[in-house]
Amino acid sequence: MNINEGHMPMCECEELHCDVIDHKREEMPDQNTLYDLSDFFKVLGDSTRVSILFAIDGEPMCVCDIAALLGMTKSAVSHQLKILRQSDLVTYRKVGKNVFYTLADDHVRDIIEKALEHIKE
Amino acid sequence: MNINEGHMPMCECEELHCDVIDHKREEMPDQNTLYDLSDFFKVLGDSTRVSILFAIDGEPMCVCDIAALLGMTKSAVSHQLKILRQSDLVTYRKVGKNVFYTLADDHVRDIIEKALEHIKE
DNA sequence: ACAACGGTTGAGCAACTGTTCAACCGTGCA
DNA sequence: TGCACGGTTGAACAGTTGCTCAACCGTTGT
Repeated sequence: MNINEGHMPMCECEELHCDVIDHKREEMPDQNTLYDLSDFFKVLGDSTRVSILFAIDGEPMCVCDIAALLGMTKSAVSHQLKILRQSDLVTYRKVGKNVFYTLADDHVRDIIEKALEHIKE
Repeated sequence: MNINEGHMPMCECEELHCDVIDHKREEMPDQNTLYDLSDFFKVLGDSTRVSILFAIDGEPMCVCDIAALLGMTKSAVSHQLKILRQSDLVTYRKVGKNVFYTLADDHVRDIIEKALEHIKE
């Protein structure tokens, strides 16, 4: 994926609406923003990770309990929690041998809520 | 991924907080909803598709112009447009030899806007 | 009718993703 | 101190994904 700078069409078409293309190009977010945005959605684009986010919403949960709730191994859950951590979607608190995870902020909850409304048409 | 019905922990842990798990299980959306939700985010989790959505926001664009704008082939763009069509995120209008695509509804714009706010911290 | 063009589609391939498995680390308890 | 447990990690493997390429369809203009 590469936003085409200048006026050179990579497309083999003959009659391009160059004015439209130029106008759109100015309004498009820069490429890094587009990558960050899609990376953010990519993290939410897995049912395991979405399930984890619902699970740890409100009351924090330890890895073991999340695994039991979702019917998965601790390892699989931990791998996904790592991705959620790296995306700053969750925070954790160590208590003895346990690690309790919870949502990092309300922003994510809002977005998921809006998406839920959408898929229910 | 399988939401574990009943009380049987798939996790090999000894001391589960069963009360917490049971409580969370009741509050979790059903599995189909979780799949639909993650499938929705999966569609947004690709920089090409997000770029297309920004491009066709407002003024509709034909496939050729989108391809030129993004510096991609018509084929690649068309493949992604198919996914966006199947997810009801875009609509199209045929005009002669051209097919003009635009956003299906404002819901998606809102979600992307909220996500943009989030990644900018 | 024919050729040219915009757009779609399916197969194929390389890159990526999520789970499993085994090994490992750190804390708490005997 | 040593062991058991909660949790993390890396390698490996299967499944998925996005692009390319070539073939195809429908519309337009000659």
